[in-house]
Amino acid sequence: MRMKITKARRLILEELRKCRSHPTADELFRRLRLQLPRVSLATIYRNLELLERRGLIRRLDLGSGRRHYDGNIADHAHIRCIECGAVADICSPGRRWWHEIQQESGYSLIGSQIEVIGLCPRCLKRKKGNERRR
Amino acid sequence: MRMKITKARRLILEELRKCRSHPTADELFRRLRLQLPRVSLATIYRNLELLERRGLIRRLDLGSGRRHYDGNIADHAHIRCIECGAVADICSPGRRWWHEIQQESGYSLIGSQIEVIGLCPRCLKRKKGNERRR
DNA sequence: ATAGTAATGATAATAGTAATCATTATCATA
DNA sequence: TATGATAATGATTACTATTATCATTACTAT
Repeated sequence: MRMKITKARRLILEELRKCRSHPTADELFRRLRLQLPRVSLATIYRNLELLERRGLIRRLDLGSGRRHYDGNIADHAHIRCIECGAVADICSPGRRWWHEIQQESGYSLIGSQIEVIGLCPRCLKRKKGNERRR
Repeated sequence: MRMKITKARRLILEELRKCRSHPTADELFRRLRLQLPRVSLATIYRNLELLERRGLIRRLDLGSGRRHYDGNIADHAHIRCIECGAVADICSPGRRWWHEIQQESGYSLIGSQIEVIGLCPRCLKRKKGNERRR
């Protein structure tokens, strides 16, 4: 089964590759409508699923209730601020750790989804300010 | 605000601590009904949220569409088989990695959610068998 | 034992994602 | 370039996990 290169498909992939944020299906829908006004939300979902299965994009199941998508398929992890929701890229724990897991678990590894949670520098600053004011 | 020790709350925590699987809200609901037949699914959800905020359990946002809960709050990660869905515990990448992230990102780290995806030994064996047969 | 309040059960509401289906667009081949 | 097979689409509905609501009940400090 070959994958046809349709307008929606191409635009979704382009958008995910160029934007460094990690948009949700709905965010992509709103952006795509500017260039493709008649596009349906269903098309967004279907293409995201297909592109993910083809390994062209990554799906992030963060704790926000809706899925995020990432056009950067290089090995990396994410850090999310629990205050403002900002998501940034970070380096992954490295190949040595993967090797250890493979040895210990007996699994054959395919990928990883790593999310570290914390407070971003800005929120951290704001919180400290508030504490001092008490 | 103090947390009252109710039957449902105690049973949920006990169940999560003793079972090494990572049940969903609905699975917990079905198990709890055996001991507490009049319990409501809403109670399960409310208590899971509370226990998570108190740091007594962990919420896992895996890619399955529904949340899993983990009574083991020690620092560890998870490995999931994409064939059969089995979830096992693995060791985390270690403190050195955390330290690196903290330095690089400027974030103040709170926790991490790490999921590695692969094929479990059994599914791996089965797949290899199928290939040989072709 | 009681008063104050958090927790509960039952249910409805919400929201994100998936399924359906008739129509349209893509692309290998002629 | 025209054509035919079929994958993809838009519009809509269905599904499912989770959250909100509200009257009633259970817990606990006193």
